[in-house]
Amino acid sequence: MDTAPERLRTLPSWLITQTAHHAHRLVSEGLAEAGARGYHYRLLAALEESGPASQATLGRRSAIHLSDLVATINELAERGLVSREPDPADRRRNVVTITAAGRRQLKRLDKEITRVQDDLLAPLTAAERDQLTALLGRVLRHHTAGG
Amino acid sequence: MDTAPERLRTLPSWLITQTAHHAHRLVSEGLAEAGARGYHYRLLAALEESGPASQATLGRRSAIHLSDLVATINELAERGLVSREPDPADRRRNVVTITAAGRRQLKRLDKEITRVQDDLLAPLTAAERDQLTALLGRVLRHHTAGG
DNA sequence: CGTATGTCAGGCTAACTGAGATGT
DNA sequence: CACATCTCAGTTCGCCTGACATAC
Repeated sequence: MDTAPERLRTLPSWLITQTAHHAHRLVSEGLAEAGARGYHYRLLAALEESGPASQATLGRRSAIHLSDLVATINELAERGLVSREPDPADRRRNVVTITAAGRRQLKRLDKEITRVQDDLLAPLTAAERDQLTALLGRVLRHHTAGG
Repeated sequence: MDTAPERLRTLPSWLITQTAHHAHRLVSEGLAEAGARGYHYRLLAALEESGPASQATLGRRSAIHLSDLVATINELAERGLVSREPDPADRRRNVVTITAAGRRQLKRLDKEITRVQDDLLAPLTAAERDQLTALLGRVLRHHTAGG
């Protein structure tokens, strides 16, 4: 079907971006089952792992831009999954906290995400999945850390 | 800097999409040096490898949506890199052909793309790059072919 | 004063959807 | 008639920029 041009077939950048596209699609569909999307998962995960925080701190911890964070928190707050309250110690800040409902939602999302990994990597053995994870991890670290 | 939530650090879908983001950025920058973007490269490559074709056929061969193809061909035609002419045998169709200038441009883009792979995979040895390519290739084929 | 924080408006690439006009 | 082809308008997601008011 998709007979991509020959020179792309073994081109790493092509393989990575195309595979990412499938990964993104599967993840989005999985999260959508629970009425969520990527930013929701990332934000809830950051909140549960490191506790309540200001939006600026959350932006750093979840790798979500501050401007997008505003909308994301709005959406989660509407559903009662997080609460946003002014910080009495620094009136510039909001303190964002995950609620009990937020934790329950996060658990559902975790399950979906785990299931999706299996679909995504279906053709690989467990050892191969580890290999792929290790290789990508090194590439990613190279581009996010030192440079 | 980007202290992503712990559960993402080894999550394949996360590693793939984040790495893809860097790949995409590097490729875009590389192609931009020659005034091109991803769709231009893919379309020129498809044309050079498989010859003149209708837009519908090209869409299948370059994995570009028909609606995006229209704009892409407009851009390439403006620059004289492809020509678009009505097919006398089937008046619904346009026959799109790569020009000599298009071939020269494609060569430049090929060089840029090759250079970029090196930046992208900098931390990996040649053997590791092959490993990564093989693993991703299998995953991608699984999701584009059978399912 | 300079800096940090939160908000809003908007742009961008790649991928996609839907509708319609034209021709086979 | 059903179907293929091309075009156009508009949407989505994630990422990003710039501007601004407020508070430290």
